[in-house]
Amino acid sequence: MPRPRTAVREKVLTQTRQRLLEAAAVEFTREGYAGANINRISRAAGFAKGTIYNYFPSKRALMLALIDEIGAAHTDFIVGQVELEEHPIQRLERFFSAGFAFVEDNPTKAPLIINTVYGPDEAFKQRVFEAYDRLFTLIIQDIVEAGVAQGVFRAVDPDATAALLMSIYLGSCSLLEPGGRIWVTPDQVVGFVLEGLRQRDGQPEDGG
Amino acid sequence: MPRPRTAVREKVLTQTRQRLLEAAAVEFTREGYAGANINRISRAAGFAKGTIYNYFPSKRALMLALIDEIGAAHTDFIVGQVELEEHPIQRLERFFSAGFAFVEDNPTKAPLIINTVYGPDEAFKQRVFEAYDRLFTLIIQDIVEAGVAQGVFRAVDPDATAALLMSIYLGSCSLLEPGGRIWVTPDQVVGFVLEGLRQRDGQPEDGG
Amino acid sequence: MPRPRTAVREKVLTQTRQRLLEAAAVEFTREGYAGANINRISRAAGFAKGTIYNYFPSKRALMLALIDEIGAAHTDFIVGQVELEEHPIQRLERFFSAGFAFVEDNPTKAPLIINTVYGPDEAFKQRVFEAYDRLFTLIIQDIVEAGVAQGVFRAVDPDATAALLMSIYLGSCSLLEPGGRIWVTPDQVVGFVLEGLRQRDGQPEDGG
Amino acid sequence: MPRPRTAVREKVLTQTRQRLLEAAAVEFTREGYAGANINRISRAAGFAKGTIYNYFPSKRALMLALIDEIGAAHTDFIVGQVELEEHPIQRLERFFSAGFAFVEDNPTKAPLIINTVYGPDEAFKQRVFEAYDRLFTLIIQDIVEAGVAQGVFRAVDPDATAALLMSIYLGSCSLLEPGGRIWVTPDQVVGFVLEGLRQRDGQPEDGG
DNA sequence: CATGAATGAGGATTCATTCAT
DNA sequence: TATGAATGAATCCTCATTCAT
Repeated sequence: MPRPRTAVREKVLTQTRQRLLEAAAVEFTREGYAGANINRISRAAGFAKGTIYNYFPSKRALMLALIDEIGAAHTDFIVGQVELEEHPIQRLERFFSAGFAFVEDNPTKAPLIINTVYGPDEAFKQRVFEAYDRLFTLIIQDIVEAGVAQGVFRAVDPDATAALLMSIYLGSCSLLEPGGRIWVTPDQVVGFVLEGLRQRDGQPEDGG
Repeated sequence: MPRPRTAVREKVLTQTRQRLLEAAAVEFTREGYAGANINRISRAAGFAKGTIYNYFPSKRALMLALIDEIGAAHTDFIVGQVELEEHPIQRLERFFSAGFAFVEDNPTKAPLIINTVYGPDEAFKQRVFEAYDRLFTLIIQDIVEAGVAQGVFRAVDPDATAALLMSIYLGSCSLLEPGGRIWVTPDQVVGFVLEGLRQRDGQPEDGG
Repeated sequence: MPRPRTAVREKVLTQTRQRLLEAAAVEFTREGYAGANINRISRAAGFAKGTIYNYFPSKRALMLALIDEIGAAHTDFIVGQVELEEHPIQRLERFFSAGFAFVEDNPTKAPLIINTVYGPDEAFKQRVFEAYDRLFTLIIQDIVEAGVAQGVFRAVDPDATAALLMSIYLGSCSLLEPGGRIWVTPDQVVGFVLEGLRQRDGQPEDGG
Repeated sequence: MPRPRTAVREKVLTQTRQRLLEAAAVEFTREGYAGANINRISRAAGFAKGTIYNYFPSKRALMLALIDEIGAAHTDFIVGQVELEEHPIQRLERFFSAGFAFVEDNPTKAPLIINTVYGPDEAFKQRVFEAYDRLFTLIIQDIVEAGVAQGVFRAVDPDATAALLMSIYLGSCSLLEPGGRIWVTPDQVVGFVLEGLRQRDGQPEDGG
């Protein structure tokens, strides 16, 4: 009969799980889901290959757990930063600056999400949308709708605009440093986006 | 000694190759490169599994050929459409409308490029950039720089802007119909982008 | 109904067959039977890959035909040279000198026979023995038995001695130039063998 | 973190490896390297097909390991036997008798070496020479050179003679039982060879 | 819980052979 | 007769997963 787990035991378990997830993020990012190697992940985390199956029932489950984990951290961070501001424009700036900061600080996690969103597996894609649901809600309600309501943004369609902002965000992230071209800086993106959203004079147009 | 190929024979060869490429686009798009199955491609094209190796020396070579083929068709089409216009704003509209039209008409080809650009394989990514080089040049020189020179666009950075336009284009394409959400229409994207680029009054700002 | 073949037609056929056999010898020698590539053979001979099947019904049949062809040429040459001599010792010298000459003049044919004799395929081995039957008979009857009868050789066992002579011959051939070691010259081999065979004084021993 | 391997575990590993090598020897001997089937080897050893790749990274590596293993065993055995004797002539007799005994006791291992030496793959051949280096040294120094120095052998060239002895040994081995002919016995070979080497009277000739 | 040997389905690739032209 | 596109069996190898220790 299993002894009650001590706090220490619990902590070791959590640490092991975390190390496995970190290693998985690196591997999945570098090789893609199909190309990733479960044994390599386990060994990179410092364990034998069987260990990973004590924590995740399959490669697929590991991937889903990783999406959840990254989505939660990513969303937590951006939401926390955005909520420090009140004004929609500053919230928008925070969205991008925090978003870029997260990407720079988590060089293996964010790309994995991007690969997944633009990748072939619909179930994974769906899971990403679920994991980023709070972030979508934030953008739609607390940035775009708020901005429109306060008259600082044009009367854009909130859902479509949120989608566009996310895709600009993801696109910008993935274009940070490809094969030698000159790419975008966060500031340029924010400037560009604000130009597209800002209400001017008195003529409200529509458009995404 | 090889007899000269007849025109008929030549045509059959080209057709077979084309059917294989079409089937490959479908498979690579649905499964991703690593998940794609070469034998399935050949059979889907109506041939035995060995046939594909009479046309492409390896799975990798097939993928590269496919990137080249799609890139050329995609670029040809958009460049041809854009060059029908003179004015930078109309060219920009053409870029997006032609771009979206191509995606809608080639539902397996464009997604493959997007997966590849955002995917893990650097060599494939590089090949995409090469295959789309003419398109980048067109955007930079014949749309953005021309627009800035004529004073219809703000004094944006041409390279960064081109990159941003491409990533908005790709992002929009891949968001056309994901898992049930309401997404962007081409018109919204064009409207949004034009808002971001258009020169107003007399205050030229910079920003991408 | 087939027209009677003209002499010209016949000659072209023979030439084609011969070129295919030459190319096959090169390929089989360089790659071994299992590793050899039928298409490569046909192309090396200057034909398309299908052509070879107009002359040989299978890869295996090609190999057997090649063994026959090489065996006949090899045997013809050595037998012809040996029969120029009368004395058993000089016949023995001729056997080795002609044998080595044939190997040097046919750098792809002789090694193929050696590979086959020491290789795994019993049917091929059997075919070699059949193709070299006349040569065995020559050694046994016209060299060893003759020498013993004339009292110039010890009373060795003819069959065993012939086998030993053949294996020394084949072994020597294959050791002509391996990976840098110093190897045997024909003269050394002949000298050695004669020492082993020659009758001395008056004490006849037996032994192969 | 890996636990220290227990002795039992270690032993199982070694046994499995050994069984795989045995099965590989049988298969490679019967089919030749190119014709051998890795899956068949693994199954013949009593394992699933994947198991062999836990021990050898490729078919080629398996072959090389097998050459090393056979070469070491073969050399150990013959060297051990030869060193029991002092006199060059008795050492020579031991070389052949031990050599033939090894071949008879290892009916799949020795033929594999012979196939390899006479086969098309230069890298394998090279590996054989490395694996038999100690045996060559033994023959050259402790048999031939010793015999010449003590005046019991003619003043032959040591390297060439060693090569010839090896090729006689290998040739004899492979001729033990072909397709029904009467072949050599070890005694006959030794007798023959000694006739070729022995110093007589006082007239030293040279020759291999 | 950690380990790693064993498993076997799956997939890329090769190539002897066929056959319509 | 020569051709070479098409075929598909065969094979090497990978790797997610299981399970006894």
